[in-house]
Amino acid sequence: MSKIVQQATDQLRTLILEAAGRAIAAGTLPTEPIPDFTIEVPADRAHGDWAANIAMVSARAFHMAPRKIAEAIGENLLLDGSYYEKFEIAGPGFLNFFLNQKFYSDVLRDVRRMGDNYGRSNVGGGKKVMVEFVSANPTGPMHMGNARGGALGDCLAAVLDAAGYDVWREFYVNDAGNQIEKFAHSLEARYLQIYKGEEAVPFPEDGYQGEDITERAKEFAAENGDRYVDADPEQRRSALVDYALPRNIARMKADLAKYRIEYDRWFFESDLHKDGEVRDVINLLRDKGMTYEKDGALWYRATQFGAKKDEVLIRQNGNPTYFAADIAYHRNKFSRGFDRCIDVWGADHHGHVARMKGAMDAIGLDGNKLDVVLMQLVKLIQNGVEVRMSKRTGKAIQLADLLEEVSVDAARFQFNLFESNSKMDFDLDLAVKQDSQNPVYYVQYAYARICNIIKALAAEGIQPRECSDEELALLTAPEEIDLIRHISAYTGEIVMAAKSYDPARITRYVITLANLFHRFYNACHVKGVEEPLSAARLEVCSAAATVIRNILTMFKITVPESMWSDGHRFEDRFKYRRKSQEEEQADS
RNA sequence: GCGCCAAUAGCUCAGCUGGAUAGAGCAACUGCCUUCUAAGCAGUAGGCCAGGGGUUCGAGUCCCUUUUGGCGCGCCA
Repeated sequence: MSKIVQQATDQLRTLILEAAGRAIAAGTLPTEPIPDFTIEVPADRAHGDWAANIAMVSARAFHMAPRKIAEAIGENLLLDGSYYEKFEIAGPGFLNFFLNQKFYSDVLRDVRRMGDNYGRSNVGGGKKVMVEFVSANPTGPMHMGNARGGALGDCLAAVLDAAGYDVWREFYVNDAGNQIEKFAHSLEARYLQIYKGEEAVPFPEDGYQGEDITERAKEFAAENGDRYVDADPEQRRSALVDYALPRNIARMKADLAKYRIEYDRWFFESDLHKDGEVRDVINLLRDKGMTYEKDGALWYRATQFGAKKDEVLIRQNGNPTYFAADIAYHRNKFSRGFDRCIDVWGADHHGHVARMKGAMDAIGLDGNKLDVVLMQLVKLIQNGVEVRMSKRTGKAIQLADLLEEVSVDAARFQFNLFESNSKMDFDLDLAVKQDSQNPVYYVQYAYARICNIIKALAAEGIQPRECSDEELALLTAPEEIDLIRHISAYTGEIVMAAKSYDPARITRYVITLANLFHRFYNACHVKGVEEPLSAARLEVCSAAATVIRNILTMFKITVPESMWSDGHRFEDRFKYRRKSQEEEQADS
C-alpha cells in the first residue's frame, strides 16, 4: 500500500481499538477480547472510503446486537487530527469512515516525492524469486500459448520486482531427451528426402510435421551438400541437431527480444545430464529408498508423496525421463539460493504439478516453495471465428505471425488483461484496431492528454509546482477525489498482484485509472481556471501521469506523449462535423 | 471411470481473505466539441451470478450434488 494508505488504515485500526477500549472501560461494552476485524473499501462510495466490520464480528463474543456495539464504539471515537473527517453507522452495523482533505493532499505529495518509484514497496524484503516462463520446446517455433505465457511471466516478474522481490527470469531449454531424438529423426528424414525423393524416405510416424523442419534440413543441405547421405546415421543426426538446434534457439531469442522479453539466464537441460546432476538426483532418491525396479525400469515411489501413481525415472533403454531431469532442474534452482521458484505452465501440464512438488519434498526440499501458475489455452479469434491455422503457412499460428499483425504494445496488454487461469480469446481484430475499443490506446490516450495539458500550460510559462494544503483543499469535485483515491490504491494493488500472481490486476487497474482521468478531464479544466485551482489540478494530472507511466514502463509498453501526428486530429473532427451536417440534412 | 479448471448482461470479462442495492468494456439507443487532443465524456436499456441443497447475522464468493464445456490420467514433454 502506498505509505499514505498504510498510515491511514493503521491509524483507523488504532482509533477503533482505542474507542472500543474506552467503551469497555466505561462499561458500555463487556470485558471480552476483541476479535480480528477487517477494514475494507466498500463497494458503494456512499458508504464511505473505508468500512470496518468490528461490530458484526464481535456480536457473538459480546452477546450484543451489532448496531449497539457500533454505537458504543462510535460514542468513543476521537477523529481530531486524523485522516478522517467523519464516520457513520450503517447497514447491519458497519462503521463507515470518510477521509478528509489531508489524506488527499498527502497522497499527491507522496506521488510527487516518489516519482518513478511510486508504487514500489518492500513487502518482498529482497527475497530471491525465480520466474521460469515460456520454456518452449526448441524443436520448433513458438505458438500463441507461448505468447500468453511470455506476457504473463514477464509481467509477473515485473510486479514481483515492484513489490520488493529480487527477481530472476529464466528459460529452461529442453535440449535433451526424447523430443530431441524425434527432432533428429524428423530432420534426418527431411534431409534424406531432398536427395532420395519423398517416397523413398518414410517420415517418422510421430515426427515433427512442421514446415520449419523442412526449412532447416534444406539449409543444412545447402551448407553441407549430400555428404551426410551415406554417413553413419548417428553422426548424421548429430550433425543435423548441432546445426538446427542453435538456430532454433537463436530464433526464439530473437522473437522474444522483439516481444521485449530478456532473460537472466537460458538454462540448458543438456547441462544437467552432462554435469551428472540428473544421475545425482536419481541416486539421492535411490539412497532414500524411494525407488524400485520393475520391468527393467527404475521407478520413483511418487504415491508416497500424494501422487496417484508411481513414475519412471530411468527407462528400460537406460535413458532418464523428462521427469527425472525436471527434478534435477528444480533441485538446481533451489541450490542457487532462491527462496521461491515460480513456474508458468500451460494448464495441460496440471497433472505434473502435484508430483513435482512431491518430488521436492522427497529429495528433502520444500515443495511449498515451488509455485506453479497454470495458464489456460488461448483461442485466436478473427472475424468472430476461431483461427487455428496461419493463412500463409497453413500451420499453427506462431508468435512471430502474431507480432506481424499486432503491435507488441497491444499483444502484451491484451495478454495481461485476463487472469491466467481462465481460458481466453485473443481478438485479433480488436488488437489490430487503433481506436478506443482497444484498451491499450485508451490508456495511452489518457497519458497523451496529460502531456498535452502540461505542454499547453508550459507554453504559457506555467510549470507544475508543489501546492500547499490550502491549495490542494480546492480539489473537491467528485471527479478529482475519485481519481486521487484510485491513485492512492496503486501500491496496494501491486502487492495484491504479487501475492496472487496476477499481473492482469494491474492492467485492469490502469484501465480504471485512465477512465477516471478521462472523466476528470471532461469535468475539470486545468487551463483557464484560477491559478491556485489550476495548480492543484495540474498536480492531480502529474500524479495520474506518474502512475500510468510507471505501469506502462513496468509492463514494457510504449508511453506516448502524443497519439498522432499533426493533421490527424483535424481530419477526424472534420469527419465528425460532416456526419453531423448530413444527419441534420436528413432530419430536415 | 478418476482427477484438475471453469460456468456471472447479447459478446469479452471483473467482483480482493464471505459484507450493504452484483460491476466494467464492446455491441444497441440518446445527448455533449467556438474553451487543455471527441482515440473522450454523460445518459438509457440489458441479470433466477448454470440448476438444487447446506453452513451463518450475511453466499456470486465456502461445503455437497447434478448438468454443461476445456484439459489431464504414457517407459511423451
